[in-house]
Amino acid sequence: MMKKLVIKDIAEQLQVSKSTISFVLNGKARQHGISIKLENKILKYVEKVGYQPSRIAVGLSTGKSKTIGMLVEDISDPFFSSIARVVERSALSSGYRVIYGSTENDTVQAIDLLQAFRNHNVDGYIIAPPPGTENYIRELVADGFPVVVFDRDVPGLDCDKVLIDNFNGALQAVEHLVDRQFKNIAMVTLLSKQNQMEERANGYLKALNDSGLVQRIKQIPYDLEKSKCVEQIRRFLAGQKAIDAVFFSTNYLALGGIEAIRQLGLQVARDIGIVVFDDNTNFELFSPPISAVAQPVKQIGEQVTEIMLSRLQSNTPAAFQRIVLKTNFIARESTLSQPLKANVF
Amino acid sequence: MMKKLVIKDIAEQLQVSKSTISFVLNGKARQHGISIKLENKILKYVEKVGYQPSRIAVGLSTGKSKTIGMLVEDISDPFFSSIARVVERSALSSGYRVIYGSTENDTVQAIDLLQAFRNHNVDGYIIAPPPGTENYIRELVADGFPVVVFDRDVPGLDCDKVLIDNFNGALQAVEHLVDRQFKNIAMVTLLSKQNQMEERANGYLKALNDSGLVQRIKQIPYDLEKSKCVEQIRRFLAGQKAIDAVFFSTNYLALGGIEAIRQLGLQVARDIGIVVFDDNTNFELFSPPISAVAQPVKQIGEQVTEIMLSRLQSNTPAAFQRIVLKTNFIARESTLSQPLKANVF
DNA sequence: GTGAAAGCGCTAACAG
DNA sequence: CTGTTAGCGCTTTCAC
Repeated sequence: MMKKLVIKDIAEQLQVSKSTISFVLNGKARQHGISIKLENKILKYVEKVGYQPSRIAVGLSTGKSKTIGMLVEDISDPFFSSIARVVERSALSSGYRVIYGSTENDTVQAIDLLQAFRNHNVDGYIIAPPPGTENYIRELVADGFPVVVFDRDVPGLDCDKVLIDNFNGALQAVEHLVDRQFKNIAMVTLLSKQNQMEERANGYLKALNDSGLVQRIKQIPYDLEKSKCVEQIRRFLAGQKAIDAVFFSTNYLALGGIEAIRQLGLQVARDIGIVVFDDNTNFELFSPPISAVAQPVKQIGEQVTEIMLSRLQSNTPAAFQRIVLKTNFIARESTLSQPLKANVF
Repeated sequence: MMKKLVIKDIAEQLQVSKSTISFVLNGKARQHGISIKLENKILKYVEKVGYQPSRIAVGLSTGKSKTIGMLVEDISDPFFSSIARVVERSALSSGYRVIYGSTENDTVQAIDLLQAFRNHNVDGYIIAPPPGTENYIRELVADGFPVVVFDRDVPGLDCDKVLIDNFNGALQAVEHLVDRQFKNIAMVTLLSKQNQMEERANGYLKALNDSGLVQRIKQIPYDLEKSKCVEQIRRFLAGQKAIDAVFFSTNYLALGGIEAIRQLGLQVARDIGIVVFDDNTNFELFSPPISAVAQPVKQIGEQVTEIMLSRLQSNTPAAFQRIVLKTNFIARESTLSQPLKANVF
């Protein structure tokens, strides 16, 4: 077990004091009038022996951990993991690490994680906020931490936000169904008060209102296991034979819905049109390819990190930003209204 | 800005010393003969004011950070993010956090991350090792850190390992193609010396050898952008008209391959059979559904964490484990050998 | 039974 | 220009 080098070792080897090393390493040689010669000597030696300061000691001493805490709903969800990836990469290039936590949309878990982050002295928080976390987040903001909320808005919470235009994304998707001559358009969504789901529902309602069609919304509880979810959708569709198209508010629900449609012996597109909010699952390779509302994952990640890093690096408290990114609707074959020709790729 | 409570505050409020608090909080009240009464009083007060020790200070003082560093190839890859999720969950229940890093299979990035982990004083390492990291990992092991390698073996590296049976997984998949009467079976894989890819290739070669068929392997460079990758596969297929089936060694390659097949105006199953190693992408919903070798993601995650936690919690250095998990072959319609009927779900 | 004090590895006043 | 020193918040030895 090779003993890890510490600053004291370096100081002894080089016959200088710890602080001199520290100054040099933190680029403060100049303001402390350390000779270029000594500086180079130190730099060279440190490089040679591969010394790296213990982040944990630096953290204790400075109060800064150079890490960002990121709270997502589920890191195994492609939507979140893609964003996480973008954040990780850009943060790293500014010397920040990211620690993640999956909330499963649960208040208690989320708050536990946020407390854990806090005990780890994270410098900033990137949060897809589960319900019930408003107050804790507000505290974080009040205590002066940079907080960037994304994916879902929390009305009344004052901090930086990177959101997408759920209302118009949904509106556009449902209008597309209307354009394609579907007459009985249902929506399958989560049983949730979360802002982004409500906005998607509002978009749906608006589109149907505008065209005078009947509205039917089926809400599925959040933590239902997959098979139950499929069953609920199947029952819903079976009970409402008139439905000729469905707007799914999430990717996950759509996967369950497609399964349900299969179980009913129906075929997507030929028997029922479908369109999905969120395009992260190879929908273009499905049979038929599924029309979807694509969220700008990369942009979300970049914006989030950009705001976070700028807060972290400047201490001038700029006004909070609220960025709303546009979605991108992609029409594919799942929303053709007439019987579809054999479509095997 | 509400000042965070520290142990000193508690001590002052309660008129006892810091160490007493510390003992109680760490369940060492008994061995230090602290009265139950005092203990309860402290516990109650701590609970009431919501005091939580600074992990970073605890870390500095104990040398333990209660965090595990996890190195994956790409956290946005469903295979890795699913495993990460499992690890996160089980680690958390034992009080460990996980910090991730994506290596992009790059030696330098991987080592940088590992060093960063080390500076963060992580207590253990879970690693999907990129090429060229053997020595660094070996150092970690030599320095007494628990290290669990997964997904790919590094022959000659002595540490805990959780692997899957790539050879037999591939063998089975290709034998399936042979059974289905395909005669010109190609393999598309990564240009890589990594053990798991070689094993998959060996499985392919064995299956073809056993049945006396001609072997053709196309290797694609790792970091090619998607469109180039598609192009290379397209050219390969176009140049070898006789090919009637393809075994893709990764999920990602298969997605490119399906695109390439489309571009050539061919149809999967009808014109060309395909089977894929790794089943993480809703292949059952594709058109036609794609036959695949499923990796036991959940088991991998659980095994990895179990080994890690047992190392972390016991100091008796048990012998290294090498666990090899079986894959699960799923035959779907992409490997029917005769022309397929119209298949729209 | 309890508390003072040293120390984990680093930073940053401050003194010289 | 450089070094001494006092913390950061906690753990743990050892003396009372």
